Amino acid sequence: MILPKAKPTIYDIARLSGASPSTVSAALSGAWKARRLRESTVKEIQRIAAEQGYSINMQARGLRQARSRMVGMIIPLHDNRYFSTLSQSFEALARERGLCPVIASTLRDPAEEIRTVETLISYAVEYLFIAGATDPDTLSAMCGAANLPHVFVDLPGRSAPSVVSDNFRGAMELSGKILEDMPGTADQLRAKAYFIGGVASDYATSRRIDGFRAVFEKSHGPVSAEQLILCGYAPQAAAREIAALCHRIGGLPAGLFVNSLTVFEGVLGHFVRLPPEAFAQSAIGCYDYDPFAAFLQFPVHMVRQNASRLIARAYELIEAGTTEPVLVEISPDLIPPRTIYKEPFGELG
Amino acid sequence: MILPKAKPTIYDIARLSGASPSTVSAALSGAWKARRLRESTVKEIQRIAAEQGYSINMQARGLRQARSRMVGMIIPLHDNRYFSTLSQSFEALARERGLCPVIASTLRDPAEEIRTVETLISYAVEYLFIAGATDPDTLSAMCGAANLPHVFVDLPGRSAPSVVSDNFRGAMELSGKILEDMPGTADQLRAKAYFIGGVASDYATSRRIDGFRAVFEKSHGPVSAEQLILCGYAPQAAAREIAALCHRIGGLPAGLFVNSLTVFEGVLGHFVRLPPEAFAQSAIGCYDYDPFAAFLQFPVHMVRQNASRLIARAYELIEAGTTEPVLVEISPDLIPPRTIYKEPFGELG
DNA sequence: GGCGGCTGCGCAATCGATATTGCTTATCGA
DNA sequence: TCGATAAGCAATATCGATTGCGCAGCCGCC
Repeated sequence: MILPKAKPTIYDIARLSGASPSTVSAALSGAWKARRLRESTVKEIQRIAAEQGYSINMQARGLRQARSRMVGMIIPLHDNRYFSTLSQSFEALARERGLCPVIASTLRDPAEEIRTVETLISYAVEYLFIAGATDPDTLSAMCGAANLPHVFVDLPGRSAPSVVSDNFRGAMELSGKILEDMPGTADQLRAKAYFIGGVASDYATSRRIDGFRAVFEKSHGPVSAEQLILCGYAPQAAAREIAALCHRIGGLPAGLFVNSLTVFEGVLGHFVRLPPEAFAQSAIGCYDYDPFAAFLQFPVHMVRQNASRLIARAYELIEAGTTEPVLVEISPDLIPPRTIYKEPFGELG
Repeated sequence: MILPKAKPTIYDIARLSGASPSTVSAALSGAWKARRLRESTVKEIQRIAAEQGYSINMQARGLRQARSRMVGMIIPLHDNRYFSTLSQSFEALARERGLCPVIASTLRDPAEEIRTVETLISYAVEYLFIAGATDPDTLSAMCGAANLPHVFVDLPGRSAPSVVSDNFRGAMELSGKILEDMPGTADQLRAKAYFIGGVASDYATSRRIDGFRAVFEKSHGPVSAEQLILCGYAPQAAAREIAALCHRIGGLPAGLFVNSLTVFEGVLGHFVRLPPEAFAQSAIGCYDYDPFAAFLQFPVHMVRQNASRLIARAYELIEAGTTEPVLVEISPDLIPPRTIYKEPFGELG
């Protein structure tokens, strides 16, 4: 590495091989059959290119062809089991298609989301997958103006196709399991099931509440507002709220529907202070899955969303050229307590 | 969206504003002061550009400037707490610098690693962060040939700067905690501490074994090969191995050093079949952190690697232009049992 | 009133690839 | 032997931005 000489271009290879740049381009891009180049010419050019360590400049190619061969996805955050599973599937399917995946997290910040979509448009990504955006329609409008095909994942948008988890069904199934396991108790207050976490305006939360309602109204009568503890997703808030609830009703509720893993973390923050026998009087379920959460001091029913199916359907919609706001729902899977290492993404390292 | 008219370019804006393309370029790129454009001209151009929904074509800019404003990182997989935390930090620091982060996972497949590095070189990323590569030196050579500054993270390379976790120190501290908690037992076989998971040729594993040795050789005499169960990272293998061990020595060992979360998952796969009282006779520690793993049926000491410090130091090295293979070690943090929601990345959603 | 300097902007080349068109030579059938 | 085809390649324009250079107008000053 004495000479930091610039990377060779097709012009360099052309000079070295005695061919013209257009011939070199065709030889190296695979278009040489269509251009009727002699195979020996092609082989020679490829030999020289390899020798010189040539690699194509995607910026130049992209500029000329008006396509970047990149696909973008935005997610709220990387550091989350569910979203990182989405990323993993998104990436695998992008690679299958010879596209370069670009995954950006926006920390649920609307301004960051807008900036990120602008950036991805500037880089001319060919499709955009939008997972869990705070403001789908603004983003959709931006994509529309830029003529960028896009699809919503996990949280639906109003003006483009969406593929979401079947939150209603998942919540019904989870609630059903909680109901089955709920101990009978003479205590009126503790006999009910509670839903904790999320925000009412959130699409997923409201669908899940519907599922929760559908099950418990049938068995226990009307679900009161008091049973829905919509304290957001932060562990800290959840810890406070569950502590307050336990104090109010004098112990753990007979049923508890936890709306996300981060909320569950908070709930555990309170549980850690309770004696093990406290849990015997409570049936607990969590929407979302974590192998460790599946093996706590007490049994927990969990729901695992089908990330690879979500992403696969999203690709299908995009590639079919769908632009109308259809809504595809994918059923999640119920995971029995104490189930571990059934990772959705095959072998882990 | 009746006319899918192409996105406007500076030429369109030039026509509409009556200015020349170069003036438009300067006005929109921020270079207008240096080019002594009148502020009123600039404002007018910006107004028209905004009105037309102009957004810059980064492929064209990148081609001309020979820089893409993208930074690349390769990681083994997204769907992993540690690596996704690295991603999150990597991305945040990229954004701070006005760069577009591109994170690719390679599933620990050497061929995929090479293909991915080639791709990133083709897209002209400005720096490359390489985390946990199977073959650092090959990748380093490719970057060298392409004149691409790069840095290794988590797993050191021989021919470029590296920032890694201080595995030796972390393992010593974790081993120290295990030692403190180890119950005395008359049973010779079960009195020892065991190390499970990883592969001997893996850098991190071998450093951690050194740390494990340093502690236990002082207290319990020579560590035998039988105490080091290097069964890779797959949960399945770990489950088999821990079961075999427990069978061989007639119960849980007095101390257990688990080398990664995935291995821990496997270990739990066996533990799930044991009665709760079995754990009283064993002190357990796990290298790596998961909030749920921190709250199991038994106390677990955990180690959390300092992802944001790792990434921050890596950026520093790259930006200082370091190319020599220096090795920077970052101390990880010991997390006491039953510690939850202290996420390294601030507020979670 | 000529000259230097500043202001404000346009011209044209350029980055590295691709796509279109066209120009030579064989090849071939009649 | 001649025109028609086709094979094999080169020339050149182009994608959308940046950038070095240059040019006109104006001001002030000796």
